[in-house]
Amino acid sequence: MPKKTFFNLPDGKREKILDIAITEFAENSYTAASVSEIVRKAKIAKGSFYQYFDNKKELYQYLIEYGTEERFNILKKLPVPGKDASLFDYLRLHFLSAVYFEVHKPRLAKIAYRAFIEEIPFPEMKEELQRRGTTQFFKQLLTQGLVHGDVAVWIDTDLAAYVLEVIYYQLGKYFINRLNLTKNNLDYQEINEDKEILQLLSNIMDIIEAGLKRNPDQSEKFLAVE
Amino acid sequence: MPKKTFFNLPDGKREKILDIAITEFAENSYTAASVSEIVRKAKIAKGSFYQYFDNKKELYQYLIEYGTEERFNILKKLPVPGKDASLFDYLRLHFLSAVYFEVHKPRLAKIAYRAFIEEIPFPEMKEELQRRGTTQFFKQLLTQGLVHGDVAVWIDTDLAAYVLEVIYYQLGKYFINRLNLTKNNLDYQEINEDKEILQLLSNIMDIIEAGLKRNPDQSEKFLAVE
Amino acid sequence: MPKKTFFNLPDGKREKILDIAITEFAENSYTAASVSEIVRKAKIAKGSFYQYFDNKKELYQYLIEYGTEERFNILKKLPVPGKDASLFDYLRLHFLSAVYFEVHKPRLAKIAYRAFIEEIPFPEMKEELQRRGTTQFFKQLLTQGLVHGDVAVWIDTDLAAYVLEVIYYQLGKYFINRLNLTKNNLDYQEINEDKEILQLLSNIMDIIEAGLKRNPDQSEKFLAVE
Amino acid sequence: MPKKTFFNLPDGKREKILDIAITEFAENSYTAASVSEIVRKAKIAKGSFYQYFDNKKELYQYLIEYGTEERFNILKKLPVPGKDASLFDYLRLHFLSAVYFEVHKPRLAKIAYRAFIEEIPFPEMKEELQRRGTTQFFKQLLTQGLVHGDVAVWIDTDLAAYVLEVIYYQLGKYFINRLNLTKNNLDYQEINEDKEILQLLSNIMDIIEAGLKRNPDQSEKFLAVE
DNA sequence: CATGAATGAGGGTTCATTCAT
DNA sequence: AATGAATGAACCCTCATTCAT
Repeated sequence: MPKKTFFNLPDGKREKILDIAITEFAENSYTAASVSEIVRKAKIAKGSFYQYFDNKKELYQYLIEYGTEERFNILKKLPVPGKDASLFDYLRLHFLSAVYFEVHKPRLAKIAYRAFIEEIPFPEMKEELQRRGTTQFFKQLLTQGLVHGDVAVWIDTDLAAYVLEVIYYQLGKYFINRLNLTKNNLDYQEINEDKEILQLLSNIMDIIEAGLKRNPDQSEKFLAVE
Repeated sequence: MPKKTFFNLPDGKREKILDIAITEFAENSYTAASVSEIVRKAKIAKGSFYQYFDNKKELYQYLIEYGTEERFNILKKLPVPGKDASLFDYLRLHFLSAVYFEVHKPRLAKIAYRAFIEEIPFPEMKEELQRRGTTQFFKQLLTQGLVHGDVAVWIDTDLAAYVLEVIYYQLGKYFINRLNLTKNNLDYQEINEDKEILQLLSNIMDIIEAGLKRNPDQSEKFLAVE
Repeated sequence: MPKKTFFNLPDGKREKILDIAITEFAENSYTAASVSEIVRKAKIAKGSFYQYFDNKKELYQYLIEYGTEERFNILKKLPVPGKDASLFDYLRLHFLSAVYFEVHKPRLAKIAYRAFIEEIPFPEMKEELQRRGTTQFFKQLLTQGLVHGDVAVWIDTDLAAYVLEVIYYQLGKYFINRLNLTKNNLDYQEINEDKEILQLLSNIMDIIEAGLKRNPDQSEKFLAVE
Repeated sequence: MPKKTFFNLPDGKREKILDIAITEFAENSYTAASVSEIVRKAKIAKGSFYQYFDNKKELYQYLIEYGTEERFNILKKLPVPGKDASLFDYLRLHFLSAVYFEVHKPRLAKIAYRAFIEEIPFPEMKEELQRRGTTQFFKQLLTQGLVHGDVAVWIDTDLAAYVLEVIYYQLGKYFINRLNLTKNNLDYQEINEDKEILQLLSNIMDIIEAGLKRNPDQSEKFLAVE
């Protein structure tokens, strides 16, 4: 965590530093990201940087944390599924939030993604990320889906959760490229009007649903194999 | 391509350098990977390195190429699907080969993956990789599947191909962790005896097949939406 | 221009670095001049050098600029020609200042001369130097001389200006060798007492004046040729 | 001097190496010129180079010598002044040969010029060059001119010789730039037809002649000063 | 609390020369 | 006589971090 000094900074200055740091770590791997470059762009003294953060690593960890919060903030802004929503409705929600996160906070998404695919030289952090991160979430979702009968019994929930997580992390990039999304043309208010996104999302959701859902024919087939 | 000098080297020495370089680029991003570190570990003079390679980038490009070949070599060793094999049989083959590649050449897999997720500072290379790489392959596979009636017409093949590619690149790591795979316990000869792998692979393949397959109920549902 | 850092340095230190840098660039071509050597002699850290200058080129450009200023400072110290001075009086003044510059700032003179004879790997700088430098000056001087009737009409002013500039740059070295000049025996106060210099200077000036001056016999000869 | 091995080389090969070496030393200062680059371009083995030359310095010294010979060869091809030619006719000849040398052997001229303005890290060589070089020649020419009454007695022949040498070395470059000379448009056969060159040369020669010549008015003026 | 100069190890790369084959 | 791999010092430059002011 940054030192008190950082949070005591005037809002504008603090946000400027943060913004520049985010850009730096989004555009470069941890090793290649440069503290010197950050202070240069932020026009603060080298010494000041080390008044705010113990070292490069601490800044990085803070960015990860900050990104996680922002990701959650975006999730909260999206419409929650109704009472009798299925696992797939929740999945859809999270995938949609992943797209929104990627569009509205592309640099934070990039940093988080880098961390996810283990681009960091800190093994301890890696573990921490997996414990607290999305990995657990998808597993729980599938387990509940299995209990409620939404998911076929023969599904290996651990494997399936992994695959969902992988998709979750990469979907945003694809949507942006495919649909040319920008902050300007994707507002939280207009979610239900953006047919293109919803249709593309439906397409992948239908595949996933069809893949995971309890299905008489398939379970039979599975039993036959066994 | 490395210079003649490199290929004229005694096998042992050349392989040692290659091995050390692969480790370096597997464990570090392109920027963080260090030529100095490589020559230090290989116990060769700095100057010698530059007798073998024009520069760091050339070594890197060679590693990518080398990895691509090795990946293909592994694919060739696996049993080819029969005559009337479906798209899913081919998918299964490629996923299986991805697992084998990850087990037998984990560092090359890592390097290739880094390149795939745009961790390289060479935009030209990025494009080249996508033209020749797996992206095209998956798209073609799905298109053919669609023509042959294996894939539901409502599937967005571009999106689906992307998802399959993402899974393809990440599946190996999961299998290794889950099943504790090592070179020693995964030989090309014993493929059909390794029930654990085949079962886990079947599980994910069944999900994918169920998700993509032409299916009367689903297509009806789809039409209803439309 | 050097960074603020450099000018904030204690006078002694800054001058020491400058002095060492001047020596290095005077004794070596731009390529051969070594930043490493400079920091070694100045006993500063490599990193410190780059706190003062963006790079080797910037230091070099600064030295050129610094030399130009010093050259001008010396010119200002010399007695200006009287009201009805001719072009030759101005030429004499500049030649004299060239000698003084060479004696008092021989290393800066060397650097400037190197730049003049295109020993620099920066084509842009070359042009800049020619625009602002002495080339223009000599051309203007001759043109004015021609207008005022001091210079024979048949003279090719462009060619003559070039020759004068060439002499201007090389005269100092000759005077030093010939008369054993040093800083100690050549002071700005004693100009009119230093007969040796004035006599030698008169000698070359007389040659030039006789060569360029409007002269009835010669112009006739010239017309005859035509 | 190069070793025997160099002269035993087949003509074509030897000339190729020589040509490439000349280019390298013409385009770079001694320090910046690269043996590696030469062998690379000449497509000979590094080791071979050191079979021909002891080291970089030896090659360089050979190029200087070779250039001096070529300079002389060109001089020999030009029409010699008649029996009762004056000092100025010889001067004109040498200036003309300087232009021809610069046009026909621009790279050798560049190398020689670099040596003249002491761009070399070998003080011994510097002296050698001045003893054998043009410096002595111009002094002798002027002394003879003085004896024959072509040169005014009050001229400082040492100084004047220096100035003439300086002009001699720089004139070629100017002519090339001014008249856009190339090997193709300047042949030894057509000397008397190239009006442009002859006219420009006459212009500078007239200046010099007027400057140096015995002249009643000027010598009076000189005596007055004295 | 802010500053920014100082540091020296490390980065990638090129060099002239040697020497075993 | 020809080769070309090996060498290690030198090049310019950037780095994260410290610390006196």
